[in-house]
Amino acid sequence: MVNTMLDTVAMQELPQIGAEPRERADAARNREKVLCAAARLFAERGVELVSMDDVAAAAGVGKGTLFRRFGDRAGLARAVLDESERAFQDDLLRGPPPLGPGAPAAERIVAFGAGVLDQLENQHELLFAAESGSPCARFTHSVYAAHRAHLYLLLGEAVPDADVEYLVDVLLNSLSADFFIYTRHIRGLSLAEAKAGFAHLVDRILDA
Amino acid sequence: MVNTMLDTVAMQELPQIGAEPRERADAARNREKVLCAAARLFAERGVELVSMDDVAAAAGVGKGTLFRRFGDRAGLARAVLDESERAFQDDLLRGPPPLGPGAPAAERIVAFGAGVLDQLENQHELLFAAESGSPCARFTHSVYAAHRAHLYLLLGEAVPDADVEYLVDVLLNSLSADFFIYTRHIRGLSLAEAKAGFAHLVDRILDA
DNA sequence: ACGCTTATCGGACCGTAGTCCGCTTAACAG
DNA sequence: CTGTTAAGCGGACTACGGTCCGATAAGCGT
Repeated sequence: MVNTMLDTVAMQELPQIGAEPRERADAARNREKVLCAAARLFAERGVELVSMDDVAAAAGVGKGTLFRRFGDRAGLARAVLDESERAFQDDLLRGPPPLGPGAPAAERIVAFGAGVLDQLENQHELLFAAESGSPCARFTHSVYAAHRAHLYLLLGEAVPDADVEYLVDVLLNSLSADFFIYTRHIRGLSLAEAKAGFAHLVDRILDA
Repeated sequence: MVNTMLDTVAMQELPQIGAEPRERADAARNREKVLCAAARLFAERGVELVSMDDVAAAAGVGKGTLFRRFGDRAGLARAVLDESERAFQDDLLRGPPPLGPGAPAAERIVAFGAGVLDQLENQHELLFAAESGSPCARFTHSVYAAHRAHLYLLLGEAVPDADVEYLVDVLLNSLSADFFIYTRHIRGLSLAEAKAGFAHLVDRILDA
């Protein structure tokens, strides 16, 4: 099983009733060493050129440890991204409008898209790695669930009568790393054009 | 290089000027053996459970031959799908409406989506394999280009003023194997509901 | 029919993701 | 401080996708 972001949160911060028994000291130390080494290697060589063996070696831990804690390559990528994703979700819930509360739903949706596209612009390799792996990997993790819940509320507010469930997934699908890399590097759109495209899509969907 | 559908057509049917020198007899025989064995194994065990070694062994050819002719796993999947895809594209160009010419653009787009979703319903494993591999693999092959060109014309007809380029890619992205498997098997939609969702999306995009 | 050229063949080989299991050592009770 | 227990460790191992290159034989000109 993969050690997701939420698991980590639960394990570290929430003293639950029959909860997990606290992380051992060496485990915590190794987790930190791995995340550190991974971030450094990814930055140095690019994500694609770093193998799991490389990470294990650079962190000075065994391969077994690496996979035990992060499940697979995608899980490691998610763990490395965890912090910035957490900050983003915080902005969504408590930041200034239009990303945070206080702006009309339509504007918040567009701002959300722009925010995700900004993340992709800077970290598309890592985000792609995080979404790769088993079929539909990207849909089955907490980040997707959180983004989905966010857009679901906003879209339900903006177009109460529509098939909101499906439309939310379509919108998120147009913000996938895969699609981003295609539009940006194969189609050759600029970041601004990608944002404009998404905004235009949202307009079309909302104004119907 | 991958032996795409279009390459095959060119090699077999179009006597070009400085063209490829015709396929050798043993090569043709082996190609047939491989496609046959692959189709059988995929049907028997499911695509995921068949390795390239399995296919090579079952076809009685070496691994090198397999990879030389089909490039990679995705290429093999595409080759196996080639025939049905060709039939589909023929329906798009010359079949009865609303899939073929003669219906309003909006209806043809919806029919196109339904057609793709039907293919996915029956062959999603193979289609997923065909779209996997390198990042953005699905966008860089002739099938995507053909579908893109088709939708581009129709959408340009239906909404001449819009950002048709981007919208076409969004529509195709909602017809990816990945997204299909998610909606169908994780979200739990029926095939009819998936078709309805796509139709609804098209309505919203066109009616804006 | 025969040899020459060259595309094609096939399997040994490589690097990588992911698994397994015997050993180590942190945590805790007494 | 010491003994017990089980979580954690690590590296050998497997399976798979993909590459390489010497061997083979198809096609062709004569």
